[in-house]
Amino acid sequence: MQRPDDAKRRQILDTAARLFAAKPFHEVKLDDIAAAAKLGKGTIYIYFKSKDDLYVGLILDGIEGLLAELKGTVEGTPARPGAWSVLENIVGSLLAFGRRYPHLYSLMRAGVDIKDPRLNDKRAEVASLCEQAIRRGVRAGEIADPHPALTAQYLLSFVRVALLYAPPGVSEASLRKHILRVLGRGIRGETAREQ
Amino acid sequence: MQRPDDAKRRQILDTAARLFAAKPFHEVKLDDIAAAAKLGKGTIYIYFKSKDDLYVGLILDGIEGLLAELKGTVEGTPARPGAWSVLENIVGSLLAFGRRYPHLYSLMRAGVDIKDPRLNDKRAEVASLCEQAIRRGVRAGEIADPHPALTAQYLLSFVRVALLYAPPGVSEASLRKHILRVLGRGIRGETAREQ
Amino acid sequence: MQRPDDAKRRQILDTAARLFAAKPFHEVKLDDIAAAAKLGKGTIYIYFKSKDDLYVGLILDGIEGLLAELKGTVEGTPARPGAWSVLENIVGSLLAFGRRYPHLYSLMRAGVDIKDPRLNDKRAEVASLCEQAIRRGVRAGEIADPHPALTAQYLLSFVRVALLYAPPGVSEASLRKHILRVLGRGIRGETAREQ
Amino acid sequence: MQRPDDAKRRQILDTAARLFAAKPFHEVKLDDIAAAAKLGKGTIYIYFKSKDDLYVGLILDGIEGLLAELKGTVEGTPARPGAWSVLENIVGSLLAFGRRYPHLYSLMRAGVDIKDPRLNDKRAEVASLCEQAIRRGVRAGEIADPHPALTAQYLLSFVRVALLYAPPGVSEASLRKHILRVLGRGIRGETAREQ
DNA sequence: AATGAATGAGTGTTCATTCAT
DNA sequence: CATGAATGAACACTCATTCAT
Repeated sequence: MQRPDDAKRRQILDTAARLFAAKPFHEVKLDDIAAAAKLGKGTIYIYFKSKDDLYVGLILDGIEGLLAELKGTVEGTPARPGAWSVLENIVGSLLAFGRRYPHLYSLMRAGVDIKDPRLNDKRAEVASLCEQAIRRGVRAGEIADPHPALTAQYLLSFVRVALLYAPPGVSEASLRKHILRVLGRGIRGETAREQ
Repeated sequence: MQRPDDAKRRQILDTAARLFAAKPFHEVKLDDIAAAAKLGKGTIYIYFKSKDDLYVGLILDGIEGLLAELKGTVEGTPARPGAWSVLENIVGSLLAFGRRYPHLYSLMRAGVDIKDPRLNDKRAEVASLCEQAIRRGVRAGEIADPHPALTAQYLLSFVRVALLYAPPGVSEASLRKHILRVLGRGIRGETAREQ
Repeated sequence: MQRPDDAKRRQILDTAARLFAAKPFHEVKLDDIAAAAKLGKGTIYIYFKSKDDLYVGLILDGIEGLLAELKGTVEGTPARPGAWSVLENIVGSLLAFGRRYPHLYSLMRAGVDIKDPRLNDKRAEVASLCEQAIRRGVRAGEIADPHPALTAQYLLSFVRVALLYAPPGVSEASLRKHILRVLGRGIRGETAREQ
Repeated sequence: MQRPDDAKRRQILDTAARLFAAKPFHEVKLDDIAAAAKLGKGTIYIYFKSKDDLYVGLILDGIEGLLAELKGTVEGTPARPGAWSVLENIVGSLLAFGRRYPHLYSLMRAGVDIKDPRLNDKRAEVASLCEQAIRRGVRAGEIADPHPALTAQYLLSFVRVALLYAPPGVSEASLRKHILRVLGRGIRGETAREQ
């Protein structure tokens, strides 16, 4: 609880996140949000310029949180064990974040709906962070990848796919292992031994 | 002005595909489609029950085309060279299809929007086809993958991401090579040699 | 079966009568009529200028039939027994007609919907016929009524009400008796003895 | 622009009554009502769920008003002068109400259109009130009527017809007299004396 | 004459946004 | 600041009518 201002803003943001996660943008009415947040409809317009703005704010908020976590992960990983372990931690963070805020993670994918430049910037920042990690490995001779930018996007999308399509029971650790495995050595080769 | 179905249905479908690719569903007005197709608005309602139905029909049509192409690819691949070459051809087909009908390919991704069961069924069929190809490789000892279903989804998203994020100049062949490379042996390991 | 022309016209009229009796004007679609009549929609426009025209033609047809029957009744009633027996026969004819073509009778009431002058003319003719019968009785000293025109309308509406509200089992003869009783001597007075 | 319901609802209802009286349901556009009521079109949807609902509400309102008036009349009539004077007062009330709200009175007639159960219930209530009055007279030996329910409907239609077909100049009192005369002693018999 | 595919004006309804209180 | 009643532009869908075949 911060200034009443900020508390109310959070309240709106949280409610909206919940609703936008359940239904697509155009099926969530402002009346719904106001009612669910137990606020007057007009109040929302005090904190957000428009429905679009609320939506963008929501995702921006999410990405910023993810970005902060991700930066922490990257910086917190000792340089020694090599670039690969950074990627391992990134995938772990992405998965953890996606599990914690499932709607946010799926909401922040490049959608066709809202095209706010701020969104694209932040999304690019996340992708760039992954890309840098890959490039570091390439420079260290630890990773071989002719298109790190593209691979960074693969990575992000793997996480999304894993969150979306993994059977309910599968553990986060298991998903992480699978993504890193495919990303790390591909699926071609000797018979599977693990898992 | 005579026999129904045939050409007119295609005309509507094609026009709608073009418009839905450019703008999200709710920004495409039926008047737009009718005008672009040079047809009366009512005519569309002869061929489709509703705007939603048109949209679903559109994607369904796309997936069915892809499915047919994919089946042809799989069946047309000689068993000899092994399972991997089937996957190679699948990726090639997906990419070719995605390049030819970019809107269709992106439209058919699992979205939150349309909840027509036929869509999910068809999508599942495509994924299943990929999954089977992977499983065949696993049985042959040629491929090692503990989660073929998940990997099949990665495969699909590989192509989507490649289409979406590849710099404009990159050739289809080059994308195919990159995808297959990552899928095949991952990015960890010796220094890149090609491209 | 007359000329093929006329047969088809009848076919349309009969089908329309059936449908318009079941639903109000605006809920009966021309497609329905065409389908029910097993004719092309365009064919209806060969025989009728518009939907309104069909509707008016329908009711006009009905009223004309009723009018013919009514005239026959009036002329067929010997002058001797007096004016009251003419009224008795008129009510009998109206009830019989209403029972035979229930939709037509209710359709021909002064509705708010279509205001074709031909309709009003015919309706006025029917009312006038009743009015004349009353006036004849007044002249003969057999009937006492300061407003024969109004009473004629009461009579017509009594028949409509009787058709609409009588419990299903009640016989036509019984309805006729009741209407004539109320109209003839009112309901004030000694205890009822009959029926 | 503040508290809802009250005045605004009435304002809409009154405007709608006026318009629906002038044209049939399907020729009255919601835009017309909104414009005539000097309200935004959306405002109407705050107070009524749909155009149909407004229409039904309108008639329901009317019938309820009539019902209240009628009950007052019946209860306010001293038992002494007998049942007939109750009927006299009922006819007077119906005529007065019909004259004051001509559209309402004609709107509430049993039509084929609206099939809201509430409407039929209320209509039945009005009819039942008349029927009871007749039955009371029958029990008192003051009235002779084998079908009070049907006669009650005649009563209602008397008033409707009188309102619809009476020449413009005729006074309410004169209509009342005529109706009661016909209802009371019928038109058969001695020469007219009055009017 | 007969048909039914094509048409598009017309309309009920929704919902983001505003603003008087 | 907070509210929620008021607003009206926007839009999907219908259906009487036309007209090419």
